Amino acid sequence: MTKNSAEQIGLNQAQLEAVKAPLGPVLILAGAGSGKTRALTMRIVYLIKKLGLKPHSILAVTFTNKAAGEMKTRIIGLIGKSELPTMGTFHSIGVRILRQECALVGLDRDFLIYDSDDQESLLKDILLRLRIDPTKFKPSLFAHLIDRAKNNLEEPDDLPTQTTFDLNVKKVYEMYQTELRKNNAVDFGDLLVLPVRIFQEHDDVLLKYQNLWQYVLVDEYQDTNHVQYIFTKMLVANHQNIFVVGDDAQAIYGFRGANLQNILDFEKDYPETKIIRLEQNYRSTQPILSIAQKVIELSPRQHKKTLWTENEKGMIPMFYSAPDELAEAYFVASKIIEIQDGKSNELQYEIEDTDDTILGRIMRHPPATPASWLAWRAGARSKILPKLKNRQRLNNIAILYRTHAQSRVLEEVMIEASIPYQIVGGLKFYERKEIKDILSYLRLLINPNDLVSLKRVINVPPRGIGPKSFDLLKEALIEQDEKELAKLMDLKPSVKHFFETVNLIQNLDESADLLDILRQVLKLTGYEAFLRDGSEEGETRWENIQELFNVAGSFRKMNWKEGLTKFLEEVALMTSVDEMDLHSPKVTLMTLHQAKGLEFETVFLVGLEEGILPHARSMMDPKDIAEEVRLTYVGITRAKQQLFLVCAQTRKQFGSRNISIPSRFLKAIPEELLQIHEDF
DNA sequence: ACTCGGTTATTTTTT
DNA sequence: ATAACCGAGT
Ligand SMILES: Nc1ncnc2c1ncn2[C@@H]1O[C@H](COP(=O)(O)OP(=O)(O)OP(=O)(O)O)[C@@H](O)[C@H]1O
Repeated sequence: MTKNSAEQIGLNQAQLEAVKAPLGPVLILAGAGSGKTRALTMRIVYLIKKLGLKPHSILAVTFTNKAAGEMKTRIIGLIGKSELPTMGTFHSIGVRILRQECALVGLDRDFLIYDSDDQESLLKDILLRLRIDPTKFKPSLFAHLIDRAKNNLEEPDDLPTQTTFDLNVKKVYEMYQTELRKNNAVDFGDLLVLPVRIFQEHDDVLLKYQNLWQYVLVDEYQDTNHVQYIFTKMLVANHQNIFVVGDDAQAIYGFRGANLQNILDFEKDYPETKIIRLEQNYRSTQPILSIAQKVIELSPRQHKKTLWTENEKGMIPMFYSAPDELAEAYFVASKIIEIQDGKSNELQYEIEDTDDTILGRIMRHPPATPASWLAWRAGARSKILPKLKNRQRLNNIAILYRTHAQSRVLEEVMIEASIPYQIVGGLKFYERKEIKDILSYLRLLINPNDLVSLKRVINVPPRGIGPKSFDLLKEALIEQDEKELAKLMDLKPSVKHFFETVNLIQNLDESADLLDILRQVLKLTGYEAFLRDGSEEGETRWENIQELFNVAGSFRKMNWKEGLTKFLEEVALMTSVDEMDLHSPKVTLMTLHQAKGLEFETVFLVGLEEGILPHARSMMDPKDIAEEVRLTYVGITRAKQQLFLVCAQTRKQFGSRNISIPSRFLKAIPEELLQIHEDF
């Protein structure tokens, strides 16, 4: 096969060694852009074509669903097979197992998946019931602690009981689990924990999956957490056919329990391991790699890795220190325009003396104080930023930042400069209010007693059912008190009507498809009329709902109940990167975390300031700082050809302007590796 | 139960 | 600066 498929997609000697390794444990530990993912993909092809493994006996775990999708496409291109290996994120594989084995953990087959909003809504209720003040101890804090426990495979009983707070956390965790089960729902953590529990308690089930998946591959192994580690370990315990790739310098998910030790101790877990190191980088130019190297040296205890490239020459990465965050955004926009349209006339913001517009007059008389001068300059400049003309291949450009909040100014300036863009994450499509409302209605069709969904929409549109009535209703439902329920419905006919509507849609004919159901929900619940009140905002929201029809369309063929479960599942597991549009010509704005595994011709890394990168909340612990260093390393190594590092000297935060100090990470870069862009 | 005005927290990073 | 939240008045 190497003569055919491996040469269609080139592999170097070291990669080939990994691809053609005998069965048994293999670890590729190598730096950014060295072709780890490519090697993993080709390994799958080799297993199928050369070793004759059945595709379905292979399990490949990727970091996002999108990555799985791309890998599938590539494999189809090479082996042209209709049958493919099982591929997906740990979470999506978890659901698959759980749908199959749900009875073993007391779940119905059509269990719902709660997202963080649902989680917090449930937790808030529990906190109120325990008389814990949710303003002092936020639900999100408990969500985080419970999530952390799950990632470490800890049950409530495994948690500490030292302080009152410890005891509270334990109690909340216990009640939370009870409530989830009562609602026939699971959270993200459960998707990982429950399969492991099933494996631990049912040898026969474990054996079934061990036999099903004869070969297991994991990409981005450095960011696996404890449950994921145990899950993988149990699966391959018999055959030890495990192939993992990763880079300890790119471990950036410590905050959600990822444990770097998993990859570092791999050889201890599997003594027979064949370790492969890849040293040639195929992505970036040498000037970019040199900078990346200098930065990663700030993180102690990284594996030393050689990384070289044949692309000796290339643009020297550019550094610009902007007076403020607006100027930072203008710099990015003007560079994008320069890349796309070529260098335009210099000094565009020189206004002629004869210009007697208001702007012209202001421009000739800058304010006296430095602070307002900055504002003046930024304001003036905004009026003269040229508009982008050539939109081709804009998807080769990315703007990367530490926090979503930074995207705001950048977005405004992109709009001003007519630069098409997409923001990944932030406000995810499926997190928009109107979308979540409709999804809640849809979830009620599967489980009309799902209290979290019920609470969300029972009064949207307004039906005169406030918190008081809802509490009564909730009690009646929990206690299954038919009498109380009937009484309530008599008192509030709108409650009765609500459930009748849900029931009516639920009992729609088998022949109805998901789109019919969606239409009926919008009509019969009055949501459509409520939304389309003639306001412009209402229409925008309505358009979003139309978009929901598009997604739901792909589940039209099945009977609607099955399609609905699948649809809700896909939506719940969708990551923000999955929503990204890779092909249309738009500049991509996203966080450094989301950029993992991706690559772009041109990368702008913005906000290189103390407090942002490294983030203020990561500055206490050296371990956290090291993770920030790796985050920076990930950002830099996304760039193939051009890299811009940008910081601002002042930045508006919470409405007031603060002085920003250039990031300590910049100091690690020798001046000769950068070209400094002087201010205009 | 709703609506308005004042108060408050918000900015890590994600499945 | 802005959105989410809370309490008082309707
Ligand atoms: N042998 C090769 N010859 C030419 N190009 C290659 C080779 N191997 C990989 N590449 C290219 O190099 C780039 C990086 O590859 P890949 O994404 O597999 O690296 P990676 O090690 O997984 O990177 P990261 O650690 O950043 O996720 C891709 O554009 C890929 O197509």
